[in-house]
Amino acid sequence: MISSIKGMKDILPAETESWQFIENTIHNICQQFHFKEIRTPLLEQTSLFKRSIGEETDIVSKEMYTFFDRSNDSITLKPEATASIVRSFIQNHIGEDQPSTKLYQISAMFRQERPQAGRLRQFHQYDAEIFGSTEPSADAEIILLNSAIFKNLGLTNFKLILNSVGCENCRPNYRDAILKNLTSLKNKLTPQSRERLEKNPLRVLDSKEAEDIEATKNLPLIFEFLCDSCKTHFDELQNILKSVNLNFTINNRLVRGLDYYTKTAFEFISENLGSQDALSGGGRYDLLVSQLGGKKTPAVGFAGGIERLLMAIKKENQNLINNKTLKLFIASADTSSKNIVFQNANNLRNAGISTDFDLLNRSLKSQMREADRQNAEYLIVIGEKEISEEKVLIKNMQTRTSSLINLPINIEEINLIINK
RNA sequence: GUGGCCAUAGUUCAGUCGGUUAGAACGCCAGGUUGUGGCCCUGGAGGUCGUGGGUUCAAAUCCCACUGGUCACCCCA
Repeated sequence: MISSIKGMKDILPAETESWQFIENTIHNICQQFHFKEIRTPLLEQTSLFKRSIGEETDIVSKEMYTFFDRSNDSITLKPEATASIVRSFIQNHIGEDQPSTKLYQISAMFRQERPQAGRLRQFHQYDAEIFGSTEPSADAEIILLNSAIFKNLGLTNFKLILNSVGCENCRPNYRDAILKNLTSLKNKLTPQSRERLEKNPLRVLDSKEAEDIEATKNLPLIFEFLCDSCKTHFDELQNILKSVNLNFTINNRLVRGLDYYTKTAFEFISENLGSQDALSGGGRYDLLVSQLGGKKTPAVGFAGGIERLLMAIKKENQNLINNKTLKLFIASADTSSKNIVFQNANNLRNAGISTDFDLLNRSLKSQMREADRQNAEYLIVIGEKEISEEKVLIKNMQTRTSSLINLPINIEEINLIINK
């Protein structure tokens, strides 16, 4: 038997209604916030991700699906959305005819990690980006869009964690200070953190190992090093969030795993997700557009995981998602009526009424059971008698009451019954 | 990449001090007097017990390897 690739799951009919519900909600809320959808390819040149996410990050160094195509070009399945959107933003001159641009996307992503609860190798993210604004209100809008999506999905159990990671002016100073401190503490760190010290010292702060937390507890905080511009930006962002009553906590150790962030970094976490508790994350990346060859353009964005949303929704309220029902099932009482059933079903479907009938030449009893199993709201049985009398009973499966209508079925007449 | 747990019907599982034709529930199919579902009753189909090897007169059961799943670490969405 050929099975799916490890960490890549089929989304089966029983689940697709939930997916559609989540996707529709994201589209609706993004529209309310006036973001426009952008769709970029799943495959990009490998160098795009190396240059944006950072060569030393875990994502690039050990998780990307990278291979050579038949022209011997190195290509990669996108492990995150922002790089592709920035590439498209530059390539298509999206920022040239307007000072600021708001974009969103829903797409599959790929990372070759060991699968576990809430983590797959093909997973799905929704994300949004604002280009062109240095204002804290842009950061706030991204965060509020995120929380609006959660709220409209019925989620209540989520928390916002905020930090500022500084900018090109103040972060180097902080980095030097951390580096100096950590080097003297080197012996107390875990091997992983020692390795990280060389490549990206700030990430040592993010370690969850007890040893590292103990060793680093007295390190200077980023806030002591933020320049005036970063400090003001962070304060204003907090004020905006407070003014709309969005609660948050500040965690000065929040350092995200992608190298391109500047100033604001944030995560939304849920207590219902077990080990993989991040619902979404993002921040400001004022340098990335120019790093990738575009004009210097400030930007802020976030990405969230759809699988994790689904888990969180199920944990909080499994009745949230309604099943779509079948309006009408038409059974045939004898084989000679099959064609009439087919014709009438076809007319009803063309009129927008969801209709089904038997494809297996089964007994009437079996067809009835099928109608019941499919949760059909209404039932019609057509046989020789109905055809000759040009009348047919339509039965409400729940109330078990019937009414007589004309055959062939008249759309206006049946609509009077089924739209009550 | 590292570790824990698991692998028997479509599904959830029982069955292990080794011993006849491997079971249950749910689901599926068909009937229950000739054309009306759900409940109920009766019957039926469906499994080389994850794969390969070993021990034994005898293996779903014991041993080894592999594969797959799952959870956790790491990291992240």
